[in-house]
Amino acid sequence: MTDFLSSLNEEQRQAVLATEGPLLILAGAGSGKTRVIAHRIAYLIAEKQVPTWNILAVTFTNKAAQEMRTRVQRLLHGQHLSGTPLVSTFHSLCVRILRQDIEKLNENYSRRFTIYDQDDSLRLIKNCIKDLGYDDKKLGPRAVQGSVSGAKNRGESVGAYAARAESADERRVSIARVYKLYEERLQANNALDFDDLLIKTVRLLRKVGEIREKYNNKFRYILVDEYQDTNSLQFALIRFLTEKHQNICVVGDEDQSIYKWRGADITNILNFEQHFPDTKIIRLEQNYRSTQTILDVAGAVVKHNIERKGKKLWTSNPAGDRVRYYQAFDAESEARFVASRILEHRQEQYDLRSAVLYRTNSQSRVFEEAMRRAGLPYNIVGGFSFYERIEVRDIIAYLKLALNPNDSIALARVINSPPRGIGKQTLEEIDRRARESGCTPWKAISSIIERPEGLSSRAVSALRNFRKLISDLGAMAGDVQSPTSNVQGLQSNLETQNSELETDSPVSVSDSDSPVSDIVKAAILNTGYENTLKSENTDEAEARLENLQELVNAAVDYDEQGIEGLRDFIDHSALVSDTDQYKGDAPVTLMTAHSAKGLEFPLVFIVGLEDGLFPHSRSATDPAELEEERRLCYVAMTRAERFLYVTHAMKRRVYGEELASEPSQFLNEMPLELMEDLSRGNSWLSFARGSTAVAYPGTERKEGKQYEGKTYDSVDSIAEFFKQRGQQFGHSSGGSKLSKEYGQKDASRFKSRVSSSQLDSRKARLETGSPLSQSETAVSEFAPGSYVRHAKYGRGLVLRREGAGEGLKLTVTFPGYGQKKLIQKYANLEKG
DNA sequence: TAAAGAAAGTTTTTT
DNA sequence: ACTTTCTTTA
Repeated sequence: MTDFLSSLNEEQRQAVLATEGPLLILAGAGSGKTRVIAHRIAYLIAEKQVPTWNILAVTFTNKAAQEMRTRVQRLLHGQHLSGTPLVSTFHSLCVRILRQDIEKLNENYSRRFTIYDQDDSLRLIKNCIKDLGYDDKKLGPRAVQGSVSGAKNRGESVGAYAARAESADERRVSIARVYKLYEERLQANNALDFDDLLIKTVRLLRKVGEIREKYNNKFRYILVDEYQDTNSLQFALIRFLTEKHQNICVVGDEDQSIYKWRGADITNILNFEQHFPDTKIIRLEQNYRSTQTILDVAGAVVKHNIERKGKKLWTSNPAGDRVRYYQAFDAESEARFVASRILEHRQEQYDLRSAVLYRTNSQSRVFEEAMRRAGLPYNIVGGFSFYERIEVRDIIAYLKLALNPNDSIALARVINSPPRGIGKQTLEEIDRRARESGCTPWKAISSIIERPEGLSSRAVSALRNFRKLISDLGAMAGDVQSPTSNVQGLQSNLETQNSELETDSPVSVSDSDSPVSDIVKAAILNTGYENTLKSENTDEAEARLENLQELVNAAVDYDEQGIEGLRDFIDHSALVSDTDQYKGDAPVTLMTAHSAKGLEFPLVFIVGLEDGLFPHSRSATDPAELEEERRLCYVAMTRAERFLYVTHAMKRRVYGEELASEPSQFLNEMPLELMEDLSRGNSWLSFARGSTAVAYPGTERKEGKQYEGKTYDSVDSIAEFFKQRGQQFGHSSGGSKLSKEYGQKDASRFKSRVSSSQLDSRKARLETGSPLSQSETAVSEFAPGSYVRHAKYGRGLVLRREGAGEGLKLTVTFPGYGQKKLIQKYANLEKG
C-alpha cells in the first residue's frame, strides 16, 4: 500500500504524509508537484481511508483537472472505490454549488440561471453603453468590461464604485452608470458572468451558515494547485471552505505567477502562514524535467527580477546541449527555421514531441502555415476554438434561450438568425416595449403578439413562430415555461445533509425528458439553421454543417456518459477554455507561453523574443509588469526537457505593415557561454554581445517532407471537448470515436502590438530605407530610426528626438536594457 | 429586408 | 492583414 511512496524523494514523501492541517508546498518548475498532489489524494484514500467524497482538489484549468484525475485513477488502479474525489476548476465548483443553493442567497436568482461567458458579457456591456446614450467608441466596451470586472473582483459594489467615481473624471462616472445597469440586467436575465460565479458563491458561504457548514463537512481535505495565481475571491472561497477542518494543502511557485493582470494576488501564497496558523512548509527544489543548462539559462533570466525571494532549483539530469539561438530575417523565415529544426530532430527520434511558444496568439498563423508546408501534424491551442464559431454559438444560444427565455443576450443573438423576417423595425418595437414596461424582450414579444399595434401581421406571425420554436425546445428540455417570474420558489429542497451530497450526483435542476442530443438536433433542424446552410451551397456553409454535426456527436457522447441534462452540457460549453484543447500526443503543439504553464516537452521553441512583443509593449511602463513578463519567459523556458531554442525576427508585419524589431532584453539576460548561435551570417548575438559561437550554415530551406498520420488542429473534435465534463464528475469516459480531419479554415487574427512611439519610430526607420542588417550605418545624426552606440548599453535604436542643441534629448531602445532617455550632451553617444 | 461593398477598428496573456 | 460595422443598393 505504501509502495507508491517509494517513487518519491524525501520532500515529496513528506508532502504526501503531512495530511492533517495547513500545508504549503513551494514547488519549483518541474519538481513534480502534480505527482505530489496525485499521490497525496491516493494516499488519503488508500491509506487514511478518507472517503472519496470528502476530498476536493481545485485547479485553474479543465486540462489540469483532467490530468489530475487520470493520475489519481492510475495510482488507485485496482482499488474498489465508491466514487471518485472531486477534482474541479474554481469555476465549475462554483457552478456546482450555485446550481444547488443560489436561491438561498435571496438575490432573486433562480437555480436555472444562465452563465455569460466573456463574449456574452461584452455584448451586454455594449448594450448598456448604447442604451445609456454613451458613445461606445469613446468609452471602449472592452475597457469598460475590464473596469467593471476589476471592481467586481475587488468587491467594490455599484454604489461604492459610483461614489469613488464622482471625485474622478467624467469617464469614471459613465463607467459607474454602465456598471449599475449591467448588474441590473444580469439580474433581470437571471444570468451570472464569470466573476459572479465566484462572487455569489463566496457571498453564499459568508451569509448562510447552514451552507457553509454543509460544504465544510463535505470537503474535509482540500488541495489547491497553482496557488500563486489565486485572486482574492478564490482565496475567500478556500478560506470559507476550510474553516472547520483546516486541512488545506496548496501548491505554488512565486516564479510562475503570471496572472497578476487578471487579479491574481501573490500575497495569497506569500502570506499563507499568516492566513493559516501552524502551517507546515515544504520546498520541492529538485527538478526532474530539464537539463542543467536549460535550468541555468532560465534561472539567469529570472534572477533579474527584484521582487523575488529566490530559490535554488537543481537537477541531477545531465548538462545537455546549449540553448540554441536563431535570428531570423522575418516572421516567415523564423517559422521556416522552426519547422526545419523540428523535422531534423524528428529524424533522430521520430516521436519527439515539441512545442512552439509565442507571446500572442496572432503569431500562431505563420507557424501553422510553416508546419503545414513541412507536413508536420500540429495541434494549436487557443485562438479560435470550436465553441467560438458562430454556428456553434448560435445553436447553444438557442438552447440557452430555451432553458432561460429571459436571457436577452441569447435572444438578440438568434432572433433573426437564420433570417426569419424579424427585421429592424420589429426589433425596435420589442426593445421599446421592453423598456416601457421594464420587462425582458421575451415578455415584450408576448405582449406584441397579444396587442400587435403598429406592426404588420407578417411580423407578428414571425414572432409567434419564434416564440413557439423556443418554447417547444424548452418543453423538450423538460422545462416548464414561466415567463412571469424568475424565481421559482424554493423547490422543497432542504436536502438531507448527506444522502444527496455523498452520491456525487450532478447538480441538475430540471431533468430532461429528451436526450441532450435530440434537443441539439431539434435546435439545428427546427430553427431552420440546417436548411439555410444547405441552401447556401458554399464550402463555408458545408464546413459549418460539419461543425454542427460535431456538436450533435458531442451531445450523443454526452448522453452515453450519464445522467446529466442539457443544462450541464450548456454550462460546460461556457466553462471550457482554450488550453483544454491541448492533446498530449500531438507531435507539434503551437500555443502561447501562458497556455503552456504546467506542460512539458522534450523540444521547445520560444519565438518572437523581441522588444515590445516579448516582453510585451503594454508592460513597458510598469516595472512590476515587466517582471511578470520575465516570469512568463521563465515559465516558457522551463517547459523544455532536453532542447530549447530561442528565436527572434528582425522585422515583422504589424497591422499589415512591416516594422523593424529589436531583440528582447530577455535574450540579453541569457548567459552567452550557454548559448549556441545558429543564425546565418552575423547575428545580433555575435555582433552586439560578441559571441564566439560559430555560425551554423544552411539549416533553413528544407521543406516538403511528408509525415503520415493525423493532422491535428484547433477543432479536431468537438466531442473531445465535452467528454471531459463527464470525467470531471467521475463518470467513466466513453471515449471519443471521432477524430476528424479538418481543414484549417480558422480566420486568423493578427495580434501583436507596439506602442505608438515605437510604431512611429519603426515606421520612420523603414521609410528612410535604412537597411535592416546589423552592419548598416546610421543615416542621419541621431534621427529617429537611426542607431547610436552607448558606452554602457551598446548599440541602440533612436525612437524619439526632443529639444535641440544643449537640451537635445533622445529616447533610445537598447536591446537588453529597454528604453532609455538620454541627454545627448552627457550621454557620449556615437553613431552606431 | 438582405446582400454586397466600403470604411473603420483591431491587438496580450484567460478562468 | 483581417474582422467588424456601417452604408449603399437591389
